[in-house]
Amino acid sequence: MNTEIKEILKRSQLSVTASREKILHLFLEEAGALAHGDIEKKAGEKFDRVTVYRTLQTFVEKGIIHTIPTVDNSIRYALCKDNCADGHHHDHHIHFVCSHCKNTYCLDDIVTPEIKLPKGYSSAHIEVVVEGVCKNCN
Amino acid sequence: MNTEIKEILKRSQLSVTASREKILHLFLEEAGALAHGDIEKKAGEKFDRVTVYRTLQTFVEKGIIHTIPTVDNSIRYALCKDNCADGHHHDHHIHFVCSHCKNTYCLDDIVTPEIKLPKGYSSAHIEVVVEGVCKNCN
DNA sequence: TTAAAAAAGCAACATTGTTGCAAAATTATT
DNA sequence: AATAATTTTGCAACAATGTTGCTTTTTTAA
Repeated sequence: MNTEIKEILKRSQLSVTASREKILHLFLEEAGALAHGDIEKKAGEKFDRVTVYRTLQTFVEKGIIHTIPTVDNSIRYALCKDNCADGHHHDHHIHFVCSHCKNTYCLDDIVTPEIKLPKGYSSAHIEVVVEGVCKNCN
Repeated sequence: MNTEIKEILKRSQLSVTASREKILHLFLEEAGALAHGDIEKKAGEKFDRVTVYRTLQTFVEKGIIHTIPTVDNSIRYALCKDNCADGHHHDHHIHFVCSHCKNTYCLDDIVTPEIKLPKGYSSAHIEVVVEGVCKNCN
């Protein structure tokens, strides 16, 4: 399969396997974020559910993908644009959920704003999720 | 039980039942947000799981509580400070998740910032979740 | 090519959430 | 205050989602 994919895996010190290649490929060709279920469907039911779970977990740990908070109960994953150090995602972009097409996008160029917290609170990380209508649906 | 609780329920045109009183009571005495599981435990296993699910759903619809997005896969609920119209939550505060005590708080006085979106995107709602260390743990 | 290490697949299980329906409780009506 | 109508509860059964241990297979290193 694609050489780029193999390189991403090797750079993260992961052995190159069919499922990892396939799943990473799905993220690379997909503009939006993917939930576990999406991946199972798109992968063409080749892989065991457990393998998908473990692969996603590994990718998050290695900083290849990151999770996106949602109001409904589905974890969504998207590619990290820059390489994140193992487990330390230094992405500070915001996320956009389209209420029409239901896709979730990373808006990589929009940086999370600073938030003034009340006294006594210290901030380590800020997540911003904007809901609305996306470019394609507008 | 408490008269305030009965009034909140009646104001929302809900019949007053033991489970609704109990669950609403839990929210009123709890500073932070509650997940479905928390409620089942704190309620003293008196109520059926299904009843808890349905009660939470009803409370959200009636604008008594609102959901909070999380990075992990747990929906959390918190009281709406002002009365929200049925299904239309007009809260614009941010949420704070303490990485130490794991509690989630509504910071009612901190309003969500404006976000400049790329061309073609329109925003309907903004969610901000800050992760850090809270007042009590600092 | 072979040995060691890592990952995949399988089975079984745990948790979480949903639906339909009968029994019980609440509310509205007389 | 008693009854009828409505709503809610609890139960059972099910569906979806996520987890764990272990064996087989694949990948990597020697």
